[in-house]
Amino acid sequence: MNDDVVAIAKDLVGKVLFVNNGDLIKSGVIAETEAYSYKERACHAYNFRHTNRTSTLFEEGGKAYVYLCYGIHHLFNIVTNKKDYPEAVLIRALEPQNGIENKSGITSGPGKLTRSIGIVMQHNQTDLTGDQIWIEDQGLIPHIVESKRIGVDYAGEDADLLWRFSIKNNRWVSK
DNA sequence: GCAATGATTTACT
DNA sequence: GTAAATCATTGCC
Repeated sequence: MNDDVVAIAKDLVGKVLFVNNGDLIKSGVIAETEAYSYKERACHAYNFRHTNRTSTLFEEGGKAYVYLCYGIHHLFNIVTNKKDYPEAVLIRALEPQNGIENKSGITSGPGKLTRSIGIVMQHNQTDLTGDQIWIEDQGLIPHIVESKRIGVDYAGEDADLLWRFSIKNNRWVSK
C-alpha cells in the first residue's frame, strides 16, 4: 500500500467494490472518493485524536471503516495507511453494477450508497482482502476529475485542496 | 451525567 | 440558496 492517501483516493476511482451479504453479492464501480488524513482538520482522527470510534482508522491499511454519521447515515471508508497513521478514503458515490436496484439516485451520496449496497456497522473493521467486502481492478480507465470540496466558494487554505476525485460526467456522482 | 457536535439528507424559502 | 432534523459519539463538568 502506498502511504499517499490522495494518490490512493485517485486510484480507487474506477475500481469495483464487492459486498457479500450472505447469498447476495452486490457490486458497483467507485465513482467518487475523497481523501481524509490526520493532517486534515475535517478528519475524525485529526492530530492523532484516538477515540473508540476512530480506532479503526488507526489500524493497518486495507480495512473497512464504517461510521454512523448523524445517527442515521452509514459512511464507508477504506483505511489506507500504516498502523497508528490514520488516513482513509471516503467512498462518496458508487455506480450500481450487480445486485443493486438500478434506481436513479440511490447511490449518489455517501449515506445513501451504503444503504443501497447493504453496508452496515457490522462491516466495520472488515478486512478488504476477506470474502465479505473486497475491491477488484477490472482494468477500467475512467476519466478522473479532481475537484474542491463542496460549498467553499471563498478561497481558503483548505478549500484549495483537490482531495475529491470523481468520474467525469458520471450521473451517480453526488451534487 | 449532560450539553455540544457532525465526513449528511431532506425539505422549504 | 438556507435551515432543520436526528442520534451516536465526544468532551467537559
